[in-house]
Amino acid sequence: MPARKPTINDVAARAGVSKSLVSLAIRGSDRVSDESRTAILRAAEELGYRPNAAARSLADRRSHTIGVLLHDLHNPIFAQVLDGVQEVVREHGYRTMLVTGDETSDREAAEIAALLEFQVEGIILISHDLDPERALRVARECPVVTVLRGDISGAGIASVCSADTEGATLATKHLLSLGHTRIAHISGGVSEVARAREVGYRQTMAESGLAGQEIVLPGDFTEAGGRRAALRVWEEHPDVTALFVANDLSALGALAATQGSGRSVPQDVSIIGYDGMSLAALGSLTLTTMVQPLEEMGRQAAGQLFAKIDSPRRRAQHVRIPSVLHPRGTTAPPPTSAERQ
Amino acid sequence: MPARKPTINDVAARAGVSKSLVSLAIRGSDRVSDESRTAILRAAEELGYRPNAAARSLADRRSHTIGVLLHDLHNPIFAQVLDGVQEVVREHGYRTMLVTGDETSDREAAEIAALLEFQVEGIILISHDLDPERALRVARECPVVTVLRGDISGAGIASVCSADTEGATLATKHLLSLGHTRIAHISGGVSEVARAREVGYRQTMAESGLAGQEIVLPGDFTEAGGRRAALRVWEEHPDVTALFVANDLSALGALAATQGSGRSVPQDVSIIGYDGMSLAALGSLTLTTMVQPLEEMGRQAAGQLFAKIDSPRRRAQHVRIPSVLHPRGTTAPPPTSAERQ
DNA sequence: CGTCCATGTTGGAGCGTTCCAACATTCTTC
DNA sequence: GAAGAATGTTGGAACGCTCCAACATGGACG
Repeated sequence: MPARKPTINDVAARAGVSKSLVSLAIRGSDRVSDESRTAILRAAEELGYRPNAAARSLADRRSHTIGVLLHDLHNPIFAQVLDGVQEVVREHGYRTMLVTGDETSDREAAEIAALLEFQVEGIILISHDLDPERALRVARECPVVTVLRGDISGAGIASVCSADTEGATLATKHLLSLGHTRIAHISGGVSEVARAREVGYRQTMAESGLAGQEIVLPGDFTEAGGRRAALRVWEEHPDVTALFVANDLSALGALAATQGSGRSVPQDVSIIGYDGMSLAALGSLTLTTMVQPLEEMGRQAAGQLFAKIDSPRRRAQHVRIPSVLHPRGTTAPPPTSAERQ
Repeated sequence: MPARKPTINDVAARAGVSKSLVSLAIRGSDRVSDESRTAILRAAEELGYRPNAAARSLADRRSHTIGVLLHDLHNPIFAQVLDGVQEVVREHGYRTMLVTGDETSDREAAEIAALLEFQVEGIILISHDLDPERALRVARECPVVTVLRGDISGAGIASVCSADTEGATLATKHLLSLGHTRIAHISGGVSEVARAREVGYRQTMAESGLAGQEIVLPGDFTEAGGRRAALRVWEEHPDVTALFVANDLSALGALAATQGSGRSVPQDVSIIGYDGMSLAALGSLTLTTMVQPLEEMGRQAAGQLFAKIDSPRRRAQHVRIPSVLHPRGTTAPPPTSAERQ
């Protein structure tokens, strides 16, 4: 007794009808008589029949699947975006195929290639590390929308991201308005998002009469990177009173390192992050940060994608969503010189 | 000019060979002459050919894919397990198909059904919420391994999980050894894992002469749940000096609520969690917790799965891995009665 | 009472691959 | 120099499904 999986033909034979009718019944067509339908569904149930998705998408030439690349599963903000994406994708009767590109750009390219081989009908990149050329090649094969990375402009790639420069400006101004002047920035590296946030910081410092006093330490958007960069700040610039960190995950690292160096937050040092990572709102010190509406961004991205799928000639849109300052427990006025003693 | 995707036949025509030879060349067979290979690969490149995974897995009757269900993307510990899983899956030349079952058991069942329709060759459940009956039905269709949930025993479902009762015992003993006696437990609900951790707590209390003094508040493994439960503790049992929380995510919630109630940690209240979530090691107060080797557990689970795939008659193994106490910043001796005043 | 229509139902072609048996061609070996 | 082995190459049959044109059947209608 071979344990071969039952096919549509087995169901047809058992129900005493043709495979075509089984196909219709399984998919819930209304042009099947009640009698046949019952017989077919019972036969399918008894045999433990399960449609073969590969055969189906081959015959159908549609996979009903959207590919989603998550840049890094360890940063929980991507999960928040994904929630929004999934919601819309399901509404449209599609399913998602998830893939992670942890770390390397080559790995991401390979995972995207896999998605394309699966004939996904669209791809959402929840952040990514692809060079524009590769991304554009992908976009020629199927609709692509990026979230949280909007740098590949001009081409057929839509994007939904935050107004990073403006957000960084607000963050810096928040620190300035509290009275800080010795403000350092821990950057996120050289990606477009990181650059935009850095620019917001630099511009605001310059416009506030602090030109030449910018301090930028390279980071990489990870907690460990934030920790390292903060340690360097306290070594090289011990008189800094405020840190604007490029993202929340790094800010948590910087927070730990700062407290580890004997400074207390926010009495001695203020720290502000960027992202709106829900876990950072938690804990003893809730991180002051620039909050992005992550789920909503996911929903919009998926919406864009389906719009593109429905009318392929449509122009790619680039949506920028403002981030909102959420002052929480890690920012306060700087210590007075008396206190600093 | 229809934008139909090029197939193996198009490549064959362009390279002037048969489709069979293209098939061989694409898959890197060594029985293709260098001359043919070069011509074929060039033709493929020029046409932008991409093998169709659906057709491939249909013809091959193998998908080379392992399905992975992530119970909840928001708890970062699952990402840590996934890292281990991916590592081994890739070593075996397979790919993973990720799926999340956020919240409901029905959704999980639906996602698993989708995996089976894709003909995945095995399934790894990184935690799950299935009732045993459903899980067993799945296991009859393809090899299944569960991680962080080992309750479906007896059947063909292998598991890799932590020794929860023993770990909970160690956690409770840690608090006892610091001098605490008024110790409350915030549970994780009624799942097997939650039960096992609760049992460890109850047994240890009883064995330490504190029978009848157990305090258990229901939680649900989420941060919000931990927060709510902690609030109830401080309302109903203000003289408690230590909390053993069923998992780290909830412990972070409980920590926030505790500090919000005006108590300081660990001076007034000690808190210990369970899991080894890397983010909880971060921040101002690093959470004392029972650490599980999450990546290693992922690797072992994938290893078990491939063992089962290679020899289907093999008995399902149930691996229990001990958790290790990591005393960090949230536990300390209880305040003396003088201090409490 | 023949015609038309609506309602169910069917077999065959096709989706893009892989596998297999069979076939050329060239290289060894005695 | 014939037999056999090694090396490349090929067309056709699957894989399990969906689509389509065509076909029964049984009323409704003039």
